[in-house]
Amino acid sequence: MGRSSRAQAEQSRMRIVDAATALFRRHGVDAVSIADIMKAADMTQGGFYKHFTSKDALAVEACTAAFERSVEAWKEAASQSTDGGKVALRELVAYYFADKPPERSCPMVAFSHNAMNGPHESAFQVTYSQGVKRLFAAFSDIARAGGAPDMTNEHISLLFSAMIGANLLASATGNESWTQELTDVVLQAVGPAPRS
Amino acid sequence: MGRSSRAQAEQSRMRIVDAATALFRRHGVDAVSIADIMKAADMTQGGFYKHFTSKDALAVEACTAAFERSVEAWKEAASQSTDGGKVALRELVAYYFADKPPERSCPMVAFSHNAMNGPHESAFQVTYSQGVKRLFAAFSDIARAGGAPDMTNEHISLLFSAMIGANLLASATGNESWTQELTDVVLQAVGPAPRS
DNA sequence: TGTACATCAGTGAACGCGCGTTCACTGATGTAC
DNA sequence: TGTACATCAGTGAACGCGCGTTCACTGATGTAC
Repeated sequence: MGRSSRAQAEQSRMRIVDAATALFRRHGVDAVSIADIMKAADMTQGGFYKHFTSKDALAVEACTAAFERSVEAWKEAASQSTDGGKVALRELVAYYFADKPPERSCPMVAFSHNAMNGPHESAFQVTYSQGVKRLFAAFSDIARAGGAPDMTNEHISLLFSAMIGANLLASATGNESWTQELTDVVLQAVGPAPRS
Repeated sequence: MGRSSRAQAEQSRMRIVDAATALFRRHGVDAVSIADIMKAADMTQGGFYKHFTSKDALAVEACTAAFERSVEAWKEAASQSTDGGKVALRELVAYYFADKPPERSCPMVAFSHNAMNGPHESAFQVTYSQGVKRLFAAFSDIARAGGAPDMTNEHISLLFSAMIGANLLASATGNESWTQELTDVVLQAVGPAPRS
């Protein structure tokens, strides 16, 4: 096999980013090798460096992609409710806690380890921070849409933190049954269950 | 140097666990090598396997130790307040968010990565889960001491999740200034600032 | 209590493996004329 | 449009490094008599 066309190369690059994003969210960045990623993208590992200067550079792009998709998924989930505000927020929180394939797991949790440990203010950490900011903004927007008066900044921040904390603990303990209480409480805090 | 006495060996073992606990909390389990740990414990790396069957076995013990110390530190922090209940809880949350040396960082956050990724229901994950349970129990006990009537189970769970979520995000973003809002809100939710 | 021997904590070097990265090579694609 | 050449996406093997683990060895400690 010889040189690929520009269009094919661009597609290859996208396949690599997609595969990496899914694998990183599933297993964590460190547990996934370049060979794993390239295999998932239907290529051999040597070709990797034709597209990225290092694994770290790919991690930055994959992190960006994961957060982008999460923002979109959140907006999509919230739009399930025709009413705005608190009802839409409940829809979002329910989606957040719903069983999803592991390659869709929360990027704030999945990438936290690498953001926390790597060097301070590294490109990766900056990217991660931007992602968190964007998700928080989406959360706030959804909560305030429709003008729910009891949705103060403080209440929104508290719910956001609680949602992520509950998810972290549930995931890390392997979804032990008692952690369901933590996630249920966040759901209840955001409003009563909608009648079917 | 030849064989050490039983007492010396026991001390060596403790030094290894202590060093590992501190280093793991600071940098994460994966970023710390056996050689690093043994150097910190004033020994050479070969001696490690006279005390532990594997790095993983040590990780389990270090995880246990980290949670034990956290539970004690929480009780200690809460006892700063002579009043019980909500005031003591505020003291605890303030301690939790206070700047602490990285080797004292929250074990729920520091070990979450290894609990989440390793094999399901591994010894490590089970240990981690027990630790989280114990810290949650300590949190609940402190919150309910003195019989604060507005401290429902739901409220306690929500505050607990929020505390950990806010800490995770603040730590992972490198304590970016805007994350202070998240931690501040949790503090405020647990009661007004005590007058000096 | 003293002596002879077995034990085993700790040493320092080596092994083996996986992973990130590099490299020589291939041949279709892109470009210059 | 056709031709000659340069480019470079992708291959597959190899390199180099760090890390978990093993191993032969040492000599003080523990034990049996």
